[in-house]
This record gives sequence, structure tokens and C-alpha cells, in this order.
Amino acid sequence: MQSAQSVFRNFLRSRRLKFTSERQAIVQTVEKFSRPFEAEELLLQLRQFNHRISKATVYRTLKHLVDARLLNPVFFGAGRQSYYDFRGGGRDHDHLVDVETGMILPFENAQIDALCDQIAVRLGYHALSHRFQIIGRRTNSPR
Amino acid sequence: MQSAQSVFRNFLRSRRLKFTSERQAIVQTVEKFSRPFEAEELLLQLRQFNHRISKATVYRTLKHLVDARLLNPVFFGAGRQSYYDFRGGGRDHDHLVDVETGMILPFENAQIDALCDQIAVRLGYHALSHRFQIIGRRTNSPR
DNA sequence: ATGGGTGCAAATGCTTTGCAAGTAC
DNA sequence: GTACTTGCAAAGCATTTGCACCCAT
Repeated sequence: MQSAQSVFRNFLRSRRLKFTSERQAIVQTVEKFSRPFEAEELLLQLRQFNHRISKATVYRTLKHLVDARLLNPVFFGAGRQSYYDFRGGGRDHDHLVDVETGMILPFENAQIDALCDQIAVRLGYHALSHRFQIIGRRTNSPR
Repeated sequence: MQSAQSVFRNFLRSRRLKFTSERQAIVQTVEKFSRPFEAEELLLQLRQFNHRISKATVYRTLKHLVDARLLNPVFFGAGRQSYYDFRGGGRDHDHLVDVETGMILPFENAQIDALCDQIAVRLGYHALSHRFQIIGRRTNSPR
């Protein structure tokens, strides 16, 4: 199990792209998020650690991180902006969104992949991946 | 089982909103789509039937149709724009996206709701709804 | 040395909004 | 009569891009 940083470095090398100090700061910051984050949040986090990286570079690097399969882009209902979910080499997971607070809870479920395969096969397809979110209300949540 | 039009009319009445000719044309057009559509497609369709409705009105009405639960907003991977999926009173369904062509196939699966409930309960939640997409490749699809 | 990278500002593309005039109730 | 609606054009907002200069390899 390698660090996100070395995974990224190898990915970049394989495409003859460069491992700059901006990209290094971004991977390191990205892997500290314990929940899906927006580009803007990442930018703020970088600023807090005195990295003055432009928004353009952040967006360009996010794309590479998605290509490198270190991040998964996720769209939650409301806003139009994308969230990025760090796949820390850990198993894939999906999310439950708290309808009251917008809080995001990750969960893993072994049955989902099997279900995807089953459904895809019936349609004459082979499942490659999926997007799955549950919208829920906390039990005993007021109202 | 009522028509989408009367569902919408009742919804509007309940909120003291008006059932204008623009809104009538939009519900009627919307329910003819057999797959998720974009705002722009709806606009084109309206134009084809000689309805000169502004983009602003289309967007405003789409919002009401979502509130009325006649449409479900769906976000597919790539673009940032929303798709709208007509819930013709039929049962809820999800989608498989063809990774090659972008084609969208709807499917129904009875196990999904049970799975959502099961997962939500474990997290101390009650499942209200879900979003689920499978990304797949056609079996025997060239490469 | 050189092909890719960076910041900046302007551009993009979907969606929303302010406003003045029109219309369903 | 009076809210609510409409169309238009302008504004918003997340993201992308053109460009001149910079730097990892």
C-alpha cells in the first residue's frame, strides 16, 4: 500500500507529466479530508498552510487526481459544484446524505457491487462502476 | 391515477400559484419524454410545437415540477447541467449509463429500496430516497 | 533545452434574477 | 383588483481557457 503521494507521482511519470511543488501540496492536502470536499474548500485549506496556489491550478490538478483514481467526483443534489471524495486506497464506499443538515456519511456495503452486476447483465451490460447515494433523516430527528 | 397535468394543476392550486398556458404546454411536453432530458431539449421540443416560451420560464417551471414530484432531477457524470426524469406516476426507477455512448437505460429493481433501508437503519437513519446509477459497457461492445 | 506548468484575467455554459408589462384568479 | 407570471437581458457561479512567463526533467 503506497502513499497517495507516490501513487500520484507514478501516475504523472507514466504520462510524462511533472510532479511540481503545487501538485505535491495538493495531494498532501487532499488526503487529509475525511469527507467529500469542494474545490473551494481545498483552496482555503491550502491557503491556511501558506500555499498560494491559484484556483486554475487547483482545478487542473483535481482533474489529474481523478484520472489517477485517487479522487472520485461526486455530485450531491443541490448545488451544481462537484465534490471530490478521496479514495485512500481503502475500499470503495458510497454516501448517505442527511436531508436536514446536508451532512455526508460514508458507508460500505458488499451487496451493492453484486447488485450492479446482476442488473447490468440483465440489460446486456457489464458494470464498470456506480454512483449511489441514500437521502435520509436521522431516526428520532425532530419533525 | 391522474394525468400529470391535473397533478400539476392541483399542486399549483395548493400553493396559490397559477396554471398558465406556458405551464400547461410544459407539463404536456415533459410527460412525452421517455428518458431523462435537459432543459435545452425541452425548450427545443416546445419550439417544435410552436410554443414560444422563454428559457427563464422553462427553468422556473421545471423547479415547480420538481416540487410537485412530477420530475426528478438527475446528475450524470460529465456535464454540470441537470437532467430531469419524468416520474409518470410509474414506479421509481434508476439508470444505467452506457460508458461508450452516454445512452441512458432506465431500470427498476425491487431490492434497492430494501437495501437502502437496511443501510440507513444501521447508520441510525431512515431512508427517504436514493440516487443510483450504474456505469457499464455493453457486453460484446468493441473494446 | 524544452515540453509541460503556473497565475492571472477573461471566457464559458448552465442557471438565476431584476424589472416592467401582462394575466389568472 | 391584485398577486403571481412572463420575457428579456443582465447577473451569478463553478469551472475552463488563452497567454506570457517559469521550471521539472
